[in-house]
Amino acid sequence: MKAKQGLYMDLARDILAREVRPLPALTQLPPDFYQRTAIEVARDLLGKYCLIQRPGFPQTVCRIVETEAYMGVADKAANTSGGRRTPRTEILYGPGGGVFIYLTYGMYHCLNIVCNRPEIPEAALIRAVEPVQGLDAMCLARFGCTAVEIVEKKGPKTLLGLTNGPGKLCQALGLSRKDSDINLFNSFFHIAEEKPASDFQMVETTRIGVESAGEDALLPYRYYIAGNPFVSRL
DNA sequence: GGCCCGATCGTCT
DNA sequence: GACGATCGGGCCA
Repeated sequence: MKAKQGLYMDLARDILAREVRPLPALTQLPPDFYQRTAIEVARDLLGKYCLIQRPGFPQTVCRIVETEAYMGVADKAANTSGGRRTPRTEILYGPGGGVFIYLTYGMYHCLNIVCNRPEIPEAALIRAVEPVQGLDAMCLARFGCTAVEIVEKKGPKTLLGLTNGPGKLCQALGLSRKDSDINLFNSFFHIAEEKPASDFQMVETTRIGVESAGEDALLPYRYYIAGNPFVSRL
């Protein structure tokens, strides 16, 4: 028990220390990165960086550590299953690089990147990220206090809960369905890669929370960085 | 206009 | 591990 608390404290210290480390050199991903199947995009988004630059606010940066693929019309777990098409899901039918954010369970939001070509409504769900820069801004949005304060009040493990789930990361990044319909090339939200890319092992497994999709719940469309502490579930 | 349900999370046991 | 919160959207009448 005590050893575990120590591990969490070490992790918390590492997360806090990121603030003072320089950012790696980042290059924005081009549109054609997203003009591929959601499976390819979801896998390749692991290790990439989300950058949020709202006018008048400091930049927030985090690294993607867990994703899922939603394969459009044929996928019973997808919002567009069976070709469903409504004003809400219209952006999914647009070109790759769009941003689709929807309200789930009446309380939380899920961030999706539109994939593939127009009329093929595939998407990559971003399920977990790790904070890289702007930690206090994220903590303020999610917990209402600074990182140091939340560690003091609730313990170091709470800091892992900052962005280790789809609803949590939207809250930390201040994203909601009001931001749906933007795209990655003309808005405050970008995704970039680090060169040279960092090395990691990928785990491929079944998606979360899609039991009602029957057989499609068994598809191996969830991907995460092995051993990363911000992955939502093992 | 009404009804049902969810790509989740936090709290409690 | 179990459960309740909470509400917009999709679908049917």
